[in-house]
Amino acid sequence: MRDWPLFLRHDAVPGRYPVTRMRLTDRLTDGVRTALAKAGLPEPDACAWEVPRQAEHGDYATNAPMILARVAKRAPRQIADLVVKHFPPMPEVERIEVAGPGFLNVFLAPAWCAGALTEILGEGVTYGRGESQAGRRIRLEFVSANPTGPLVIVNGRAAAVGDALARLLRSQGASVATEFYINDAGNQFEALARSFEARVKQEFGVPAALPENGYPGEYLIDLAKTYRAEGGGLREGASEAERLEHFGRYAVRRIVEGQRRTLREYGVEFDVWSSEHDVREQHLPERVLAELASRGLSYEQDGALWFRSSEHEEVGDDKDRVLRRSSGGVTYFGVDVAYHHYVKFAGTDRVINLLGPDHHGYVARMRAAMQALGHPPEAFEVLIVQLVTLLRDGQPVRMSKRRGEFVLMEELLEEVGRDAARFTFLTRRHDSPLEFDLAVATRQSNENPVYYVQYAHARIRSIFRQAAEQGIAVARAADVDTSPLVEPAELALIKLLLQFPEIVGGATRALEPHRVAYWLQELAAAFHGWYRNHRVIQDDARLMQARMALCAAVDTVIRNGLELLGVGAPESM
RNA sequence: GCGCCCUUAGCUCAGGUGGACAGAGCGUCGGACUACGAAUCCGAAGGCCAGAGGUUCGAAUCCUCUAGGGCGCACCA
Repeated sequence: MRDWPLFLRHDAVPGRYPVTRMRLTDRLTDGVRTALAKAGLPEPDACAWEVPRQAEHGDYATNAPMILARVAKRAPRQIADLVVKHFPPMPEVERIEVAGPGFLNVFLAPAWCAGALTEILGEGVTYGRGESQAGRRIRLEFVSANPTGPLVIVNGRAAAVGDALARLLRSQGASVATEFYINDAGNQFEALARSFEARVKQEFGVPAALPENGYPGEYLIDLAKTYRAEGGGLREGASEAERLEHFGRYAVRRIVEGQRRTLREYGVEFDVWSSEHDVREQHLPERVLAELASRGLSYEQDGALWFRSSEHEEVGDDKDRVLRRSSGGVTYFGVDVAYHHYVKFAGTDRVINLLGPDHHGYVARMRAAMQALGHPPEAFEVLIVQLVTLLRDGQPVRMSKRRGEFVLMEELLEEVGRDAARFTFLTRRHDSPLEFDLAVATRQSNENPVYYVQYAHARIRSIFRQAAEQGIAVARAADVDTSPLVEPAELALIKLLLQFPEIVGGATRALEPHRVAYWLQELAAAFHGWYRNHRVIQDDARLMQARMALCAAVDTVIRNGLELLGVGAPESM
């Protein structure tokens, strides 16, 4: 088990990207600030911009005057009028209007929008990156499935969400270490060891029954065959403890190897594979128990050691929790506290754990422990990834490893495909339960939203292939005259492209990758609609080059967006 | 019993820290290719945002209660 590093140097993980471009909304906020200052009004600490649903309300709108009304003791519309009056001229803005109860509606200048294409193309793969997380070191744990069987469909959801979060955070400058924690100790480990030993005996023709709480899945039968084929024996002379250790370690190693392989096929690689067994071996639990005791955060009762969890009512735990059992063993909780305190928080600004809904009762005591040990409350975050209800032709498929009936991630990959599976998981909020009908997803795979987005990319690549076949030279981005782009549909498309950094930034801030997935569908729709009515390759060379630049920019954003989700962008489909 | 999450179109789901007439995909119905990919596009139907109160200039969004659903409440992990 020594092949998994417990510690990882954060500087080994790439993640910082230089970004010089200033966000459009930051520029607009500056304008509002300047105007307010000139009018002698107080400035807001922030200014929320939204993209109005209706075109008449402009390209961006803010309710800042209404927010300021109370502090400034002026009517919202009066404030808004003053902002409009003093708003400094800037190339981005064509005009700014007051509307409704005191909204400020900003209309972007078409010529500036068209010109921004050059900038987007110049940024290329870095377009969408930001600096909001620059310099932050983040430890992100997800999946962490028990090493008692192959990965199932919920693990696929957690993997998709966790991997996308890592990509998002890195895109905003964070240094992220992704981690898979292996629960290779305790009762479940013992149950696995006993189950596997029974299967090995059966393989050798020795009658043996599975233990009460054993794992009946067929994978252990297969594993027993492999074990024997590799020359493994029954170990009859060894003590029970030695046998359990031997069979348990073997099973865990092979099962984790399988999980790792599946995740790799899914496109998810972890920076750290850590092991509960290792944490125990390094005596970290004893250390943290001593530290808690010396700070008066624990007490002995009924032969066990308890953490004063209930003294942290603000985090919502209602009772104290056992750290060390009266039988002497440290609980999973005790080990986890030690691991978080000494390892996860070492040189880390922020620890994020993705857990299943069955662990949500666990969150409060961990939060209390982290707080007690002096970690800032906001530095420890837990996201609950809700369950996947799996259907096959409308019939629920029960998922229980113990009963041996479940749908494997490998099957999901084979039936639905990597891109479609990941995208589907990412079109739901992670904290909302998801219904996934395998039969439907497979049968209607051509109508899956992921293909809609990928198709836009493939179409654009096709246009450029066509152009190449016709011997048309594509101008360099910096040399393209974008002024011929005046059609409403193409300006709308460009304005959408300008939103991309905001969307990525917002998705990162909220830890909600699904926002990117939804937005990409919107962008693809705008492109398909425009494409239908506007010819790219044509005799008017100036217009053609401008439109090719537009296509290239759309393509750049789609590829960057899919990349953030870990979804591929095929040249042709 | 206590606590947490959820309830939006026929179905599956979006709706930044409350904002200006509620959105998408699928499904249904009706249209569109002798030019760059029809895995596409255009249009229609479909909603008392579970229900009732409250806060607010303004509520799907915040608060309270009710009904329905999920999960958690171990010296398991």
